[in-house]
Amino acid sequence: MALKYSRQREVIKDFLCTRKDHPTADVVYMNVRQQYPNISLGTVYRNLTLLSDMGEIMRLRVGDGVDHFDADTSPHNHFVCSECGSVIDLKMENIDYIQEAAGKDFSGRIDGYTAYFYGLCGSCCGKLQS
Amino acid sequence: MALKYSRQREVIKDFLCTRKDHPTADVVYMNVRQQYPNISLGTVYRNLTLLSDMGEIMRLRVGDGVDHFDADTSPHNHFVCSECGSVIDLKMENIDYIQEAAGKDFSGRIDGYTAYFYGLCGSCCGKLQS
DNA sequence: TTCCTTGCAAATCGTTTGCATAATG
DNA sequence: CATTATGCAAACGATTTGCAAGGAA
Repeated sequence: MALKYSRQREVIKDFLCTRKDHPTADVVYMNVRQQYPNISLGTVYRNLTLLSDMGEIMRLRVGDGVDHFDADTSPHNHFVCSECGSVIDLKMENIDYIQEAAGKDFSGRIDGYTAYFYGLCGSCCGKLQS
Repeated sequence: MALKYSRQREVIKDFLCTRKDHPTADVVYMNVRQQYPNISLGTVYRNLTLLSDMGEIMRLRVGDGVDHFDADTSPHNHFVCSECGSVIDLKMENIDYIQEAAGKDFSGRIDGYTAYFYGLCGSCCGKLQS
């Protein structure tokens, strides 16, 4: 299963790199179709899966039932707005220590973790001042 | 929308209380059907949703695409085995401090978080000694 | 020419929902 | 009696997959 070049994959990756709002597969599809009208949704899914398996992008399961994708693979955490659903990067101190904490009284091997924070984003917070 | 008693709901809740392995809706259905053969999958889903909305149980979206349910609503974290998929309670120190950390440089309001740890469970860890 | 990738459509999977009937308060 | 809950089956939304045709090495 040697990897071959594909224009579609390149366009998908490029699009994802321009966005920092963690789009879903469908949003990727809608946008990529503007530069590449014939692309199919299946191809988008296949390449998003391929890219995340290769570690070039990240798949985020934030708990809203839809996968989000992130071209920024550097370690960072995410916030999900309970009101508007937007997924936002958090600038915060490193919390990798929680992985140590989890491993202390555990018989298996802990390789990683995901932490998602919930609440109201800045914009929704303002609108809800009733 | 006043809540009325339902035998089915009671049986579902009772079953969930006997398990500490965080079963999926389907597993709940399979098991509850042994005591209550006519129950439907839809009813199981409806009641699991109802119970978790009431805060009597927790819905866990561990990232495997299937919802898991937990009768233990006390704050604790979970581990998911990448090999066998089992979901295990973690006995670890409180890490709520990460919520403070996340809020420090954030303009919205953070109400909570979920943290899932990944790796190999004790059992799979042993089996994979190649 | 080999075999990876695509487009398309059909299939799958978990979950939700509409509706007529049954059970609760 | 008013209203909520059920069983059943159909509907749904996100994602995956089979297949024949197209494109890269």
